[in-house]
Amino acid sequence: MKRSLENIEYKEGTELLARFAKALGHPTRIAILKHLENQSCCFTGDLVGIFPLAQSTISQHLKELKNAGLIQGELNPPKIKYCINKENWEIAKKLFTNFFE
Amino acid sequence: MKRSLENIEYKEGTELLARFAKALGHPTRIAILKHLENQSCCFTGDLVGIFPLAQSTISQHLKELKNAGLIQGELNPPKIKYCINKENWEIAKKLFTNFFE
DNA sequence: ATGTTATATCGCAAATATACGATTGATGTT
DNA sequence: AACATCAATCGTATATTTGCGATATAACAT
Repeated sequence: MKRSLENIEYKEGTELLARFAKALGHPTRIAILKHLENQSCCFTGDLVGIFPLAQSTISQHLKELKNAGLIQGELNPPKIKYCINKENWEIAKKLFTNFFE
Repeated sequence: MKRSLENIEYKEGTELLARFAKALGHPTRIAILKHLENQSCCFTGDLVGIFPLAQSTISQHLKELKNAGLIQGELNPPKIKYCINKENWEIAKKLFTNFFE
């Protein structure tokens, strides 16, 4: 992405909302989050079984959701249990709710 | 984006939500929409004045918002007046609200 | 120590996204 | 008709995303 001479400054809420939205901007990631909302938690392996995607691809989607702060991983050896990050989930919820008024 | 042999089928709401989210996944587009919410409507030129981005870049962002159905353009020669697409805005609002419970 | 299991990361290819300047197109004015 | 104005599109460069298979890592079991 080519950028202007310097990065544009947006309000903090704008940047944050865009970051959350970007993480939600792929149907697989929406589906993963919906699954997590139902199940409350799940393992990477569960998702690999659900979606016709390679394990590495699922792992990458989980990484992005984690980077955006929407989920968090708990060690549960030898598996890793992923759950919604409730704190940030609330923040995202508020930002979107506010945005749509 | 390389794809599996065939495209994955998601529920309609999932695809739609992802499409809206993707459109919201850039701070400039969030800022444009916020501006439209305040002003109710505006011209491309107004935005070119507000953001330190080329006219063509703004136009491209508007195109994406239009493709996602979030805004619509009215002819108002020689300008084009952009407004929120209220019908789809409501749909997006409901999808996001539902998603976050 | 070796093996098993579950997940993450690497390296690659292809597709998309972001940005720009230049050009085109559409409309109204002289 | 010629010109001015505004916005869209084209062509291009670069960055990021998406996907895969292969490999690495981490933890437990044998």
